[in-house]
Amino acid sequence: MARQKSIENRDFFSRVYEVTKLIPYGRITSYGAVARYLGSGRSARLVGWALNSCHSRPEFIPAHRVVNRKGLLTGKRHFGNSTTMQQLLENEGFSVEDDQVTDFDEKFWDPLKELK
DNA sequence: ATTCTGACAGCAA
DNA sequence: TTTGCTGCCAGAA
Repeated sequence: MARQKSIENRDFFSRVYEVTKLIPYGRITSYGAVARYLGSGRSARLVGWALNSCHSRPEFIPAHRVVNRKGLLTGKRHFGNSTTMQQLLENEGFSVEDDQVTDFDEKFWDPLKELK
């Protein structure tokens, strides 16, 4: 029997990557939302920690579409330059101001609702 | 094996 | 109101 039914079988890190990759272009989500989708709503830190290892992944992880609850680009410093993340977001149509996505509430993408 | 950290989130003062 | 502390889970040293 194929055990690879869904991301639930994968490791926590892989799950984060899977969900992150599922984020549509032009959309954005928060660490907490992803954490809740994974089952542990309070493990938002793990999401960030997992994305920290996304650099070790051969695939591209749109980690720039994942920001904190306030829409703040808390992880921009992990993109090499502090402006890379903002540039990527603006390139997708987001309005970033002072390291914060002003359209966060408008373009918020909740995996719980979209992927339920 | 134990301890600390970490791209968050929620609650308390 | 803002600021700070704790809790959460998993990986790395």
